Amino acid sequence: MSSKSASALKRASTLKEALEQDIVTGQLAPGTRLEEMGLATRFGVSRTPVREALNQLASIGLVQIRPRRGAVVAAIGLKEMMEMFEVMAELEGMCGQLAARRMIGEDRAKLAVYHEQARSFAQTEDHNGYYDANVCFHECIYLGSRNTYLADQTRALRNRLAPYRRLQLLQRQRLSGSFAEHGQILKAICDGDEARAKKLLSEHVTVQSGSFTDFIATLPTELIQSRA
Amino acid sequence: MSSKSASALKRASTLKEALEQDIVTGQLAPGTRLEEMGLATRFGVSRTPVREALNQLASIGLVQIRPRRGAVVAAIGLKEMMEMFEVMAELEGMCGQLAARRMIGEDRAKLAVYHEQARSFAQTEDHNGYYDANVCFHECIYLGSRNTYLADQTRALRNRLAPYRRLQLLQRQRLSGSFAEHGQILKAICDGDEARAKKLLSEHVTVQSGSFTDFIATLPTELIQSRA
DNA sequence: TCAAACCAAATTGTATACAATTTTCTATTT
DNA sequence: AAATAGAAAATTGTATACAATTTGGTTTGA
Repeated sequence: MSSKSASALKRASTLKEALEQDIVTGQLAPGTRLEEMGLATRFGVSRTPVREALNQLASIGLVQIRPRRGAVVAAIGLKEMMEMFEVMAELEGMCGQLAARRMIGEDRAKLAVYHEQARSFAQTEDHNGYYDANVCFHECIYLGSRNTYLADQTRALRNRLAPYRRLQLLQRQRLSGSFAEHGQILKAICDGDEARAKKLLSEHVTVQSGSFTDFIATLPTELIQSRA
Repeated sequence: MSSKSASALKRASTLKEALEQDIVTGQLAPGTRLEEMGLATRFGVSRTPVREALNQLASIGLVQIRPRRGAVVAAIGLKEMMEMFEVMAELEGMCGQLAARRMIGEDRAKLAVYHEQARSFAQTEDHNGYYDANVCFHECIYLGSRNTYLADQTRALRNRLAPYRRLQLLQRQRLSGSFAEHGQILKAICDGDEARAKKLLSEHVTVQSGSFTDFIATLPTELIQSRA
């Protein structure tokens, strides 16, 4: 599945996807230096497509490029992370609201199927399995919003937060809790209850909603070590 | 102010900003072909930084790059435009909600100042002047949200829609209507009425003193084509 | 011993050269 | 005359070469 020592990767877009995968899955930890020549030889290409891939990853936000000082896997500071979660909550909520409004029977059935698949992973405490099923469940809601742009944006932000969310899921043993929330979300969407679907999905994503987020967000930038 | 025939632009980032400006202001209409060699000679650089700039613009969404088939100024299809406005409404609303919650007195005072500046432009029907003042007003709200990431995302989407919004503002009576709405928004924010600020800003973006369908109707047909 | 300055190595940014693919024009055939 | 096939031109994607800046180490001085 991975592309650690893959050799014959010709295209720059392929290279980008390979790197993106390594970053999202955490194989390339935040802060890791990405040296152009090293990546070039490792993938068997020249620096040109490497630079292109790095630029594209930088535009997504997965890589940080400081002029004349090289590229590193983007490390998200505390303040920025809270900000991103705050936006993520709103976008996920919006997806849920629109999905509750616009999903057809077929979509709802599919969502229910994904939910059932997740159940077994939750029961067996299979974190990796649940992670994938979780992705499918949310992806289904994205598509259900019938707004491709919104789906793309939400998915991009989710991917960017993925390395940290993965930690969160492992750390907190949130599987059963997450699954229960999914059940409520599924019901709200099937009931067509827009407001409830929005609220539930918002809270589902938010780390700790309310006062703590507000507190972090109002802190001056200098007080929180962001990115070096 | 423009950089139509600028000569000594050395850096790729500068080049990107120049092109972005030309696209956002409409000097480069959607659909325009962006030939690498042409831009290179026009800006007095080689193809390498041009490609880099085009990639960056593509990542923002202002340019569309089809493999082996060149780059064009992104033309947004009708469906996608509606989707983007739907998201824009949510993001602007969120900015307003957070601004109402988190702005300090100084911020509110500044917002009021920008509003007053816009008044004169609205009265004299100075469309370009009002456009700039409008940008300042909204930018002030973005910053007032105390969420840099949200501000960046909202600003990016606004810029991407800018070529189309500019046409929208040219319509008669749009100015005074927009200004009146700004007044209500200002009051809601100063009152700390989060829900109202959110709702007003959402609607301000969506309908903006008129119906969305009116806006669509005023667009030149070339701009609405769905992408090939 | 520590610090500052300078030189060397490494790395990034840009230019040019080459390869591969697309586009366009021409010529031939029906 | 229209259409299709083929070749030439143009354009994009990649590799390499060069320039400029940063980084790291070494040396010299107090």
